[in-house]
Amino acid sequence: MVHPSHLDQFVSRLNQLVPLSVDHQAALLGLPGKIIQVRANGDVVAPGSEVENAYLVIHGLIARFSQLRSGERQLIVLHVPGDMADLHTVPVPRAITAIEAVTTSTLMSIPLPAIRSLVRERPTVAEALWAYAAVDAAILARWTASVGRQPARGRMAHLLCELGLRMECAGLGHRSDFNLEMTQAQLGDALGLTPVHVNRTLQALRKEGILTTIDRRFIIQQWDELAAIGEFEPDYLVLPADELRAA
Amino acid sequence: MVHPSHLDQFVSRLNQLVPLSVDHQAALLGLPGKIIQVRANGDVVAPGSEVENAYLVIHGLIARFSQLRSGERQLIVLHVPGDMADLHTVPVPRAITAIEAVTTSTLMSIPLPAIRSLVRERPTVAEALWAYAAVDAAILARWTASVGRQPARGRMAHLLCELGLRMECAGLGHRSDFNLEMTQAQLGDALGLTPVHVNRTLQALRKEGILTTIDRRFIIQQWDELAAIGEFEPDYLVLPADELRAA
DNA sequence: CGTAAGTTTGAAGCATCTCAACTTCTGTGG
DNA sequence: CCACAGAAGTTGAGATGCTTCAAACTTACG
Repeated sequence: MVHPSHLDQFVSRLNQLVPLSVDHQAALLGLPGKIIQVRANGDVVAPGSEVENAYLVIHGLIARFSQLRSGERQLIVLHVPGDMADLHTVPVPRAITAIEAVTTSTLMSIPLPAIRSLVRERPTVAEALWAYAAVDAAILARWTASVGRQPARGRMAHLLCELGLRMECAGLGHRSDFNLEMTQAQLGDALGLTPVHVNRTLQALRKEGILTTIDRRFIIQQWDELAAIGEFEPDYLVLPADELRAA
Repeated sequence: MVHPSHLDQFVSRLNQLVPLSVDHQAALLGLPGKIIQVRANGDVVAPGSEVENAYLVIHGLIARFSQLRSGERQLIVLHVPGDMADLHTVPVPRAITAIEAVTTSTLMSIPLPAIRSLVRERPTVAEALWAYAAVDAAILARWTASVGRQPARGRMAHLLCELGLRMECAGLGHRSDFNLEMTQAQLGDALGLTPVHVNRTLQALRKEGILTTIDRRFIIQQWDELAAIGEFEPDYLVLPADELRAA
């Protein structure tokens, strides 16, 4: 029975979505799991493999993606520390998309049978996990709108606002000052752009004084401006009011 | 207590995903609901409104979409008859995206409290509904990859393959011969393209003899070819093997 | 018979891609 | 301590896929 503080973080996020009794919370914290390390660009769940686990991100950055024949990839969801990945396989045991580590990451791998028996005994916990998965779907929905209808600049702005805020909520820096350990090529995979155009888009934002980067640390100098460019409206993240307010 | 045959269809879909006892099925079929009509382009759920219902499509076509400042819209999911829309609001009571009728549609509106009390009493039903929502999310994930990384031709091909197959499974024609009651502008909203380019893309497919349209009836003359162009691999729809095989 | 909604066509513009080179940085073996 | 290789970032020039704008055509409908 592993018990990292990131599981606490996940449980308190669930509790935000659906209030959970102390007993339910304890049951979640008692979930068994193995700590695993995955190197940058390594598979967490290989494409087409059987799914046996959900994954709690403890450190690093992992992504679900789908790959096309041309070899191009599209990131579907990015998971930051404190996030649980592949929860949707609890009710549907099929690996629909692969999961890869974006950076070298530490994960807690939680066997699905343990989660299944938990949700069968505790309907409220099931509801909370379903709610969590629904927010993931809402993030994906917004991402789709971004990729489909916003130009490169807006897409980049939206992604940075969303990740900044999510990292802040995860206790990893501030929404306008955070480390995003992704190469420009990986950003391109997330945004549906070529690395070259990612580069030029970032340069334009830097030139306008909207943000600065030092290595992979993003410092957003004009958050409101960036949010306006990206048409970022964080409702879809279903965050508690106090976390949104904090400038 | 309304009891249209489309509710049967929905319940048997749930039963495919998670086997349900006769008693559970009866409870689902006993869900209360009101039949409503929505005209083409009318709101089912207005942007930002309170959510009170899930919606079973009985006739027509409805879509979740998100709208950007420019007025452009991106369709997120299309729902064909037999589909249940907005199930994700069962655990998360927030209207994250609006829902509109693409064509004049008949829906059964099911109050969320009825669904909630059902899932609280019957964990297996909850699991089935969660599984259903997870498949919706998988469809969205594939859609995102399409919009992000495929050119217009591939996007169009993928959409037509997916909708053809889904309509066939819903008993509405054949995967290579179905009515898709959408204007080219609406197709553009789904694909992230302008109406003009939708037109030219369809023309190209027609010229190559891959498909024909008569009004809004799509006749796919070369299904395999179209699937190859769209890189369509229907695993993500989680359909039973026999429905996939049927040519 | 006139209007509106949808489809089709043409021509010009631009956002993004492609390809290829060059730079910078980092880690590694000689 | 230097030389080198590999990975990431940057730059330039040309190609292209999609958009924009504007107009014609078609069909359905009051």
